[in-house]
Amino acid sequence: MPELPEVETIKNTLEQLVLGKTIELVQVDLPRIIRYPAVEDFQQILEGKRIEAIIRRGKFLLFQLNDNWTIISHLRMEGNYGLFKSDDPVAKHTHVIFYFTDGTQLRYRDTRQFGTMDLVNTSDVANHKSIANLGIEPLEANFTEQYLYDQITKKQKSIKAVLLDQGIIAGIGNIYADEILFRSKVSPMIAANKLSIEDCSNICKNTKLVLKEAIKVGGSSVKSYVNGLGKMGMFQQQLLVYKQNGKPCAVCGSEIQKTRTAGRGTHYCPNCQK
DNA sequence: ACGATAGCCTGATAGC
DNA sequence: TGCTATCAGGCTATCG
Repeated sequence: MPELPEVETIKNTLEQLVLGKTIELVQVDLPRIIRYPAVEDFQQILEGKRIEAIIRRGKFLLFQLNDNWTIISHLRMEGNYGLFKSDDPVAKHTHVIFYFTDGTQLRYRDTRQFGTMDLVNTSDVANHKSIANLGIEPLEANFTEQYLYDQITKKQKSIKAVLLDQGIIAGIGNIYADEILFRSKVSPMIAANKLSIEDCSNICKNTKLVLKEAIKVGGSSVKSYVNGLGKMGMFQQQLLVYKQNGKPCAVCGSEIQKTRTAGRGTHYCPNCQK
């Protein structure tokens, strides 16, 4: 499930693979992936366009092309990109293929078919609904304990729901939310407005720490995730609570519990996280 | 206005 | 063994 560290890793690998390449043709086998514009327009506009930059914003991947065009791509749960040669066998669940003029192909695979692509003018990206509503980047300097504290004072919902809210912080998903809260010794179920500024300080610090460390090792491969080069991440080895239910807590030895919070499977140590 | 929840979808796994 | 039910989760739409 690509979250910020996984999308960042995919961005970094794709930069090496497709920057500067020119699209000759786009094949779309599952039209629902292309949200906007109509598939035929999507294909026609992209013909002859060159990939000039790849940017990550939250969990979104932005392919910046010449002529003021940008593909806004969201991988959702299992979306993935890989560069292939023309005679490489096409993997199951490949839905979109970008054929480049040099004979290579960027293939988009997505088992669950939840991913989306929008083709919009680059100058309109910041105002695009899905991008405009995003909160701040957790690794930027403006994500501070004070920012978090200001946000949570107004919120009745759980701190876990706050961390998952892309309109507050962009990029955290279910895995890293659980890991951040464990390391911060904060219960995922606690109402956000009950937290102190010290709690916010811990959460802020651990958010940056966990995300940076995960990026360093190429993300977490819990299910299907691989980077643009087909390589798995390694952070799943450092997960202390996610999918660790039934196992002893690394800090106190109590049994890690699993429950449901904010509509998500939530893993925590009942002894360490109050 | 806000928070909670269903639905989208396939594959892995649990349960009978 | 083989079938069915459940779960996984990011986001949007819809409900209360």
